[in-house]
Amino acid sequence: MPRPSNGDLRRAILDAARSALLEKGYTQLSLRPLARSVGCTATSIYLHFPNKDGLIHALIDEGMDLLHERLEAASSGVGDPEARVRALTRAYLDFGIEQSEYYEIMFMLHPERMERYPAEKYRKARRNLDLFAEALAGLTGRSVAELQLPATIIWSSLHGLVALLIARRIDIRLNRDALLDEAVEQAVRLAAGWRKPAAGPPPAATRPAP
Amino acid sequence: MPRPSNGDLRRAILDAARSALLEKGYTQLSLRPLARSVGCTATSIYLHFPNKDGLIHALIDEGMDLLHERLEAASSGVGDPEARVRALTRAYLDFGIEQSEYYEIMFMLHPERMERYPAEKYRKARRNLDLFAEALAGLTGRSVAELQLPATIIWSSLHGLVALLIARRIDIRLNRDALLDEAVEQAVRLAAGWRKPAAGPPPAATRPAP
Amino acid sequence: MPRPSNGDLRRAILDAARSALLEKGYTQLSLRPLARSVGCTATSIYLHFPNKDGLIHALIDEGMDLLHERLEAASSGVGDPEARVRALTRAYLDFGIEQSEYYEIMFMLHPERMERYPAEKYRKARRNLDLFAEALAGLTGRSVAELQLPATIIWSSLHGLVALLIARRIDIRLNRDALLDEAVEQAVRLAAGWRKPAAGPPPAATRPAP
Amino acid sequence: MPRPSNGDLRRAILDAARSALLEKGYTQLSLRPLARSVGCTATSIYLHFPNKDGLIHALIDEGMDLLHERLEAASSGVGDPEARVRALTRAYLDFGIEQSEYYEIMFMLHPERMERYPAEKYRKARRNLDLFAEALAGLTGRSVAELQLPATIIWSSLHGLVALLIARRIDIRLNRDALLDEAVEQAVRLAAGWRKPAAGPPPAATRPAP
DNA sequence: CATGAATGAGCTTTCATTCAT
DNA sequence: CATGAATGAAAGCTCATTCAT
Repeated sequence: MPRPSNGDLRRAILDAARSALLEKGYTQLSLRPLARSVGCTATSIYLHFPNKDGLIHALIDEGMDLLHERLEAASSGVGDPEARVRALTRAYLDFGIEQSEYYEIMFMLHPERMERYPAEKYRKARRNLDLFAEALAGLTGRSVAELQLPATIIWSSLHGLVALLIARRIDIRLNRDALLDEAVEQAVRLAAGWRKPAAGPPPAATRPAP
Repeated sequence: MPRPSNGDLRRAILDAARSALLEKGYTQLSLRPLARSVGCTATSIYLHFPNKDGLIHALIDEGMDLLHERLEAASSGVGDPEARVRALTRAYLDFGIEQSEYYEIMFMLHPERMERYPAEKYRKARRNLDLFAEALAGLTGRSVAELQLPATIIWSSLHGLVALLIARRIDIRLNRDALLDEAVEQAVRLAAGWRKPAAGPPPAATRPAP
Repeated sequence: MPRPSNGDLRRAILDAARSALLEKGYTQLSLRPLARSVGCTATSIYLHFPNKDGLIHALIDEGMDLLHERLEAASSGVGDPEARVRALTRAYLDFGIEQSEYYEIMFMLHPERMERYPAEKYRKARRNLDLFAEALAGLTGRSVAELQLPATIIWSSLHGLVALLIARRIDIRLNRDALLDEAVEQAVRLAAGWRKPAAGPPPAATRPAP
Repeated sequence: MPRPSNGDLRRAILDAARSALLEKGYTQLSLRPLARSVGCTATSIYLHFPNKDGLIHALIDEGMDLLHERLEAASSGVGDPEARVRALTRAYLDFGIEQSEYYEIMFMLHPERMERYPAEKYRKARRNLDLFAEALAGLTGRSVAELQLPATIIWSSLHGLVALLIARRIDIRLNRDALLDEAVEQAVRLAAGWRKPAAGPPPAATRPAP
């Protein structure tokens, strides 16, 4: 995969780094092989990024933006509240599987292992959580503020599936599509469980069944 | 932290490695600082483990056994099926949080990045999944065989929460205890959703509600 | 011995390695002391050679070329067949003694102990053997093809002397010049022994005297 | 090859070291693998030898004795002077090929690379050279004293062949037996060349042919 | 915008050797 | 006679990074 001669070297480096990251992981990604794979010298990388971490940060940024786009695109036109939640969860899982290179550096890296990481960047992740909270609000009739915890619960259940798939910890004999379908439906059921009670038993979220 | 002069060096190495792994990760864990922290030389590590990977494998083994003990201890005496599932999920989350050093090595390391990993060792992880499937069987009246997928769904939702907590990706303003309580209850609700229908609507596992 | 600041570092490394090899041998030659002796860091060596073996290979190459030059220079202008053989043998011995650093790397290192050795390089050694075979052809009236074995015999007898001298196994009370003179003359006599018989006894090469 | 339980550990170590030396060479021979191959611990080696070099020295001693036995056995009963020289050379080559493990440490190791080597031990090698000189004396009618140089010439030509064979520098397409036969006959011819002239042309050793 | 040369710190691993038992 | 535990030194090699050009 030779570097596009007239093209954007920064872009090429980012792309190569992204796929190398998936194979090697953050700490095993090294700049010289990376540079070789993209057809430039290691030194050139420093012309486009302050250092190795800066390169990763740029990728995380990109990934966060990409995920946001995907989630918005998937849910924007959907009117029905439940369908909206379903669309969001499905889009999240799809992103995690298709863009696992991004996903891993975005959500599976320890912040304390990346020195000099600007914590500010993680706030971009909040935007994505908010999309879930807003969809939940539409479905449950509750405020976004009081749905932070439920949204986190749903997000983490989706994250768990993606993370185990990426780490290859899921029994390969399970049908992956069935697994994803089921995960989506259960997430939707979970979401519906937080509906504001018109009349009837309070949802588990507020009070466990006696 | 001077080496316990009379003690078991192997034990001390394992303990030091476990906590070092949590803050450094696998590839950044290096043997010389590790040895220094435990009060021996790097060479001594090779008297007790064949190499760096062997050290990690020993930790994974220990962790798997420890988790199994915890899960069994938590659920063994519990008769009520729902309470049993609740106890299991709670024990799993507790393990992940209290023993996050073990947890990360066990479930958050990429197998392909650890060369020479004996695939056989991953089978120990299966035992733990089986505990969930068995508890589900008690609750739902289904066979363990047909509950592999639901058990995986529940496991992955628990894993997601633990993983995000360990990676410090959860908003710290959320009440952690409430989060865990909620996660447990939702897992139990999920589990109950797979109950074999006596008469009535088919469970979500086989066909989503229309 | 500070590094020649303006000069060719690669050249300096090769030179230092060549003499270090003579006193240390291949396996005891280590890169850090080598680098220190040449005034650079060990890492710098890897800028000029792929690895330790690559460095040695470069030396072997050089040595083979140098020997070839010497042999050709010594024999090129010599018309008389016997004088030609004499010049070749003398030049070979001289090379072995004067360039014993090269000689040892070229002929006294076990190939199986140098991993990753490109077998192709050994073909350069053949060129030198061919020079002997050709000179023998001129002297004996035989074809180069049927002189491979005699050429090898002569070569190995010269090699034996050089090797023992380098390894300091020859009694130091022997007059070295007399030894060399004698070796040359005996080699020439050997060579003459393979002369094609015009009429008379068959040469020893084809059938030992009864 | 497990260690003979009741047997001589020292003997087992020597045997294992001898064959390991051929594969690995002196500097790459390491004591722990050696100990493992013989079924004892590395520490045990130090009970029988002062250190690694001491082990090698013992082997060299053994080898020198063995070669001496072989040469004496081969030549002792032979009356005819020429046949005696032939038997000696043949025995030398055979030893070098069959006992190449011994041969290499005896003659192909640099003394200065083996620290603490007692130079005194090399004198054993002289005994073997003397056997050649004595046989030459029988053949040529000269004194042993004036045959030191010719004996060295013959020895070195034999050594050259053995050394190149051990180092695998000889073209494998050459017939090895023919090569050895030829080497023996040429050595005999060389030897005969030093015959004291009854009447006739002076031998090459004292004056080259005009 | 890009490079080649260079560096110092660091890595995992192996070595010969010692010592208390 | 033999061991297991331990060590300090050193090995080859790779790393992210810098600097003059």
